[in-house]
Amino acid sequence: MLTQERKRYLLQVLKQQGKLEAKAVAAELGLSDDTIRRDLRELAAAGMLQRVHGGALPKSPAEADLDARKSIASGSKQEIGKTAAGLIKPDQVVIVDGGTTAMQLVKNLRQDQKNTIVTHSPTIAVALSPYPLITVIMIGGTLFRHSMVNIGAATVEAASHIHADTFFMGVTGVDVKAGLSTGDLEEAYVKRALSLRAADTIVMASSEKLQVASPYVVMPLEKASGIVLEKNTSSPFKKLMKQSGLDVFVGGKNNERKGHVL
Amino acid sequence: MLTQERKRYLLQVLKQQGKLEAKAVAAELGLSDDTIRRDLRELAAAGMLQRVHGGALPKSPAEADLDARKSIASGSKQEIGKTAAGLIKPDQVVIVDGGTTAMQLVKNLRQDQKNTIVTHSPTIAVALSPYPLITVIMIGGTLFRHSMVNIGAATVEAASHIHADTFFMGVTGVDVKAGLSTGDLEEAYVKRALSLRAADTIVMASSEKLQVASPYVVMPLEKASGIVLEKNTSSPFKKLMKQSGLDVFVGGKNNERKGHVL
DNA sequence: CACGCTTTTGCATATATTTGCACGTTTCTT
DNA sequence: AAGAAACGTGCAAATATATGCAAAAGCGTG
Repeated sequence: MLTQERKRYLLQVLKQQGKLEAKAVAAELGLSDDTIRRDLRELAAAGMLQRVHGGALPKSPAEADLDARKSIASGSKQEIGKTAAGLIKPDQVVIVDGGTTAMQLVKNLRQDQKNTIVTHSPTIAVALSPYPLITVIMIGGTLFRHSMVNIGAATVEAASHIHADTFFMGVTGVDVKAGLSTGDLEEAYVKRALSLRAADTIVMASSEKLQVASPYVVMPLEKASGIVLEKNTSSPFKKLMKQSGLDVFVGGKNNERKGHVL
Repeated sequence: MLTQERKRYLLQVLKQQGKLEAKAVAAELGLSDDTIRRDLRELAAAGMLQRVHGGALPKSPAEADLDARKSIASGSKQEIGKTAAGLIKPDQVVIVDGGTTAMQLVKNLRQDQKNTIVTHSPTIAVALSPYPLITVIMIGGTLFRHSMVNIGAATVEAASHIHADTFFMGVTGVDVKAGLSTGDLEEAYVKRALSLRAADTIVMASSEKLQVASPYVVMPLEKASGIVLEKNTSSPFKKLMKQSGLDVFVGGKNNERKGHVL
């Protein structure tokens, strides 16, 4: 690979991803870290990018073509949201939980996606409004500000009238012993109720949620059908999930569901 | 994640959310609190934000793009919203319709206002979330994008379990002969249902809605208890309203309700 | 093709930065 | 006033960086 070609590639990565990690690119191109660092140093001297410890960033934040709102999410949640969105098949009826990870799922839907999405989060409902082919059904209740979801008896009751294919659930704790857990009792009830209304429940969990037990248990791990994880989740943990009977989905791969009917 | 990238992220959070809690961000990014605190300290030293105990705030309050939308509203709707908000008494349970005028009502609530607000609009629910003392109850249903309100049988059914003091209703047509009307049949049903669940129904109508008949009738004028109008509405029209038995409220005046029990 | 020259690349070493933790202090809450 | 939470500082381990150097590859000239 030519040096100049490589430099152009670096700038392209920067524009496309909004950031660049020297070590990762070096590994990707099969070169030493030093070489990439040298390139970055030179590009920075030429004013083409801003050199930072560990890699580089666009000279001005605005220069990334990323949707500003998308980039506000930590890369990990964005990755999980994208993977989860990819699991939704045309014309399915899915329930989408509240929370930032679920929000990333919404942001990663395709404009031409045709589905019915049920949610008990007004924030998610508002975020869904730009997608013309998606029918949005809201479940009411008492608004719980902390997570911006509706909770309470009314929510559980309203959910009982729904039958969905998949429930995409966010939790704050995923642990083999403690199961799936969250920080609020009412929220746990609602998540459980929603899970019962869907043929499959798929958990979305970024790394900081793993092997953590929150105060209120939603359900044991085995009750879920699958889990979406970050690509770089440790293999032992992925294995644990599989041993609990869950399908494991990570970004990048071709995620064909097997073992469960969608 | 790169250090500088994280700092940009912190600033972005601050701009978008108007505040930042160190601990919450640390958990979200899977880093120690110390690291975030260090970042905030450095950003504060660089004058990029204001450090406060527990997190950070934008350097100048104006820098949050929060209230940006408030100023977009036409003066007339803002005026009507303010007048309507002033009619809400402490601890009342009120139903708030969807739409831009209702949004102005929300924006004009006081931070220390203590009420229960019922709404079938996810947009309104989200807008209400910054008011700590307001209990928000959402009525679910199928999202009708055009007005960002939930409609359909589920909405009407859920409404039937509510008893409120006042319903603040938006309509697209107010006419003595045609009554109160709107542009969508389902929306009309919902408005009617909500009206029946409140002791009083107060209509919010900016000048362009007056003496206009929209396709679907919500109810005759006399069924409403009051109407909020712009200050400079023609006196004959105000008189017509009074003759139909409605209390007329306009901005600036001391709006004491009389003739109807709140 | 041989030769010297330049460029590029990877390595070794020394230096700098980042990060999490421990500990004592300050600030908030009740 | 007491307890909890957040804070700053110093420190050590991990990581990233700059620099000098040498090997390898590319280049032009004769």
